[in-house]
Amino acid sequence: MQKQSRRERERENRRKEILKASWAVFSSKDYDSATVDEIAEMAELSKGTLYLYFQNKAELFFSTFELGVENVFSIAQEAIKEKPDDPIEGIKEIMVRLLAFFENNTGFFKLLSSERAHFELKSDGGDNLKFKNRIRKIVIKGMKLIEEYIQHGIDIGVLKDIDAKDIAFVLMEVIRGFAFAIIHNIEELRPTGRLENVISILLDGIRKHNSV
Amino acid sequence: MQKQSRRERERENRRKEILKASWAVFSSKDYDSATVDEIAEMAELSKGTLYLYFQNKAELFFSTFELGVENVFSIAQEAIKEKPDDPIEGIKEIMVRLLAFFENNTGFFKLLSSERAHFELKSDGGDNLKFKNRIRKIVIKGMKLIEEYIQHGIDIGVLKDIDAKDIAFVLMEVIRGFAFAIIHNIEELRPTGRLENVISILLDGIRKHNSV
Amino acid sequence: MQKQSRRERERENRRKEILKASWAVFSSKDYDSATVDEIAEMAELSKGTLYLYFQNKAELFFSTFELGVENVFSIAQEAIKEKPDDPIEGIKEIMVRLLAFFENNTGFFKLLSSERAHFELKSDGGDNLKFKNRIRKIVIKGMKLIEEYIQHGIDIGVLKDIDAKDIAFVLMEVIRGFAFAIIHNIEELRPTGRLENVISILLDGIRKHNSV
Amino acid sequence: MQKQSRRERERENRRKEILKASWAVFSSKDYDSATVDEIAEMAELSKGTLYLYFQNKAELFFSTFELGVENVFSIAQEAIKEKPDDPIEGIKEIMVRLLAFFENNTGFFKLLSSERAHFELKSDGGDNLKFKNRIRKIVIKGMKLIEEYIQHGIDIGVLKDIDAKDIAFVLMEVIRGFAFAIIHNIEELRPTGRLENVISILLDGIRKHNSV
DNA sequence: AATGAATGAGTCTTCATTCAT
DNA sequence: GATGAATGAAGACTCATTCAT
Repeated sequence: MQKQSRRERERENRRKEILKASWAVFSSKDYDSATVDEIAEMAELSKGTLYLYFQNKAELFFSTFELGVENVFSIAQEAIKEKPDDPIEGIKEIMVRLLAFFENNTGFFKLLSSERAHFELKSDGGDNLKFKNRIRKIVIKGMKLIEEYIQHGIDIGVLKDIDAKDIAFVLMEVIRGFAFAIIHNIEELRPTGRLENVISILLDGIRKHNSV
Repeated sequence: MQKQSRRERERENRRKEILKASWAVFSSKDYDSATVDEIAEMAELSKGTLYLYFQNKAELFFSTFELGVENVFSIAQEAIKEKPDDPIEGIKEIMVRLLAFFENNTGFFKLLSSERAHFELKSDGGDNLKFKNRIRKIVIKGMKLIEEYIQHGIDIGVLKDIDAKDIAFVLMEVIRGFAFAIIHNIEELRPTGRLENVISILLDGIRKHNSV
Repeated sequence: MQKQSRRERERENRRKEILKASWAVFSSKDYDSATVDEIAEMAELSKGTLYLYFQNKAELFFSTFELGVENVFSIAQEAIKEKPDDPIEGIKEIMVRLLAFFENNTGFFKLLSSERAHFELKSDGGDNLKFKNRIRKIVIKGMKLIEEYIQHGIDIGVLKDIDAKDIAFVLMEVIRGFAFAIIHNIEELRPTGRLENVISILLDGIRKHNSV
Repeated sequence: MQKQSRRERERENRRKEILKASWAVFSSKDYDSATVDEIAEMAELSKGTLYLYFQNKAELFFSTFELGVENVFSIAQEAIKEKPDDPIEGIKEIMVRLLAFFENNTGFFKLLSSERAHFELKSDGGDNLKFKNRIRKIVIKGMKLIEEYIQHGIDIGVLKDIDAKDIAFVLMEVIRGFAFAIIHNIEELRPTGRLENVISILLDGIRKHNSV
């Protein structure tokens, strides 16, 4: 048993090495443009070996993607842990950290943005579906985490009593959009770059209340 | 002149027919998964004929994409025209109309979401770059339109005095995100579906002002 | 009849215009790389019109080729006419003139050198064969002309009594080879460039040494 | 090391097998008419495999061509070795052997004759250029060999003191032309077929007449 | 367990030729 | 006679996956 356990650990390590290479490659190009050869070369392994750890290119892709999604939510989780009872500051913290992560992993961000990534890859009803469901679960779990944090903010009277799921959703979309603008760096489209503006829009809205 | 004019009109019509087929195909699958053969078949033309109207698959793709982007902004423009001096209602109108458009063109929405679509397709520095710039211009022009509308709202004292570009940006991202959630119809992730909630978040923010 | 004759003349002129364009195009690229479109464009005619004058690309090619071969032999003929009774000088003249022609028409020379040109183009036993036979006749007639000139030289005791056909043959091959070397201008392979050397090799081989 | 050596040997053998098929196909038709599929079929390998050994069709072609050129010169070299100090007989030997080679490889001879083969194939400035330079070097080296042999003949007083490069050049051209005539077997154009005549033309041109 | 040689299906693109106007 | 839009066959090349060693 001890021996098998060591074998498993080795197998796990090898898998991680491959995923690292896979991350690098899929972050640098399309799913179709990326080749298994390239990943094998980057992992300093033969192509055949990759197939001992992943059944095919799609699993390689989804596992990489999964890893990234896990990262995203664990970053959010850390931010939350730091400000468990101050959702306003906690939300700011989530935004700042995730934007930093995306800026440091622009390739992965593009991957994440890609429609293909989002549950579209040839839904052959077969294995892809299995992979997608795995990712779906991670996303759901992650979103629930944020939702609960928002709900806590509502409960303690810091946030407005709007459906927490809707708020969580808008929060993540705004982050995603902001990262997109920064990363693609389109001068004319880019928000002013002041994260504060975006945060303030989210927190206080855009409508002017004359009566206040 | 009359004759040439007819020929030109015919050419233009043919082009539109092809674009229609192209729209249908690219809306149903990836750039790489879509084949020129399929587009030709759908257009009920021979493959060779397509190449008389578009220099290659990439131009076919970008022209289709361009068309869609133009549609998006012209829809926004119409909404604005309807409520020139009531930005609050106008913004709601933009959201409602664009969401309807995306729901009726889910394929195109996916296309639009895809990162590849956004300026990434193998930047060969050659023709692709040319196409991208064409699209970039359309997007910039469209965003400016919305920005000016927002600015007008600020000027007449209906909207808060936050940078208009930032507001326009958040607005579009929220719409994009909302459409995404609806279209992918992920039960657990989907916002409650009440557009009002999202609109209200955008308009009034999520922070509760106790003092009010 | 008069009218038809004019029509025929016009047709002939048009044919020549096309052949001129064809010459230019086939001189600048391979048979396969050259396109009918390109010839049509150069002739400032529509593609369809070309097919009214030549049944297909092959005929276009062979007719062009034929024209060139005729030129080659008519140049030789002119040289001969100038020195009817001095084959030594006449041979020099042929060499000088042909080399000049090839240097001024390097494209055509390459065409001529090409194996395809030499009776190889997909001997489909059909029309190509017909074209080839037309060219073959021209070549035979041209070579006979030179042969007779050589024979005359033998008869008047200026040239050695070797089979005139063999001499004519070697003469033309040496010219061809020399032109090749000049045109491809390969420093290390190029003969010294002194035509005199080559001429002297040839002549001293065929000139009768009376004193011996 | 032993193992790697075996692998390398196997690779080399496979390459040779492919080249053999390539030789057969390119000898039977144009560059453009020949298809990679056909070569693969003849080699009894899949198309993909060919691409493991040659980067593209052009390399396949040039490598085949290169092989043939090497053959030509190694045949000349053998002839020279046999008669190191008798250039007259040596030259005859070269002629006889090369003509035999060409008659046994008429397809390759046509290939060799083709202008395209000679440095013309779409000079894309890229890889083709590289291939061409490789061939150029072989030709230059081969010609130098013959040139030196001729020079030796001059030095020992058997051949006239004409530039050795010019003589070597004429020699090869005459062989080429003779082979051409034989292979294309054009009754009316064919030299009498008596090699002796051609040899004598050449020799009496270059043989020093001591008595004169 | 690891390798990497071999496979062959899949797709864009070109272009000679035709024919309705 | 002239046009040029339409056709569709043909071919180079790529790459995920397998399997004998």
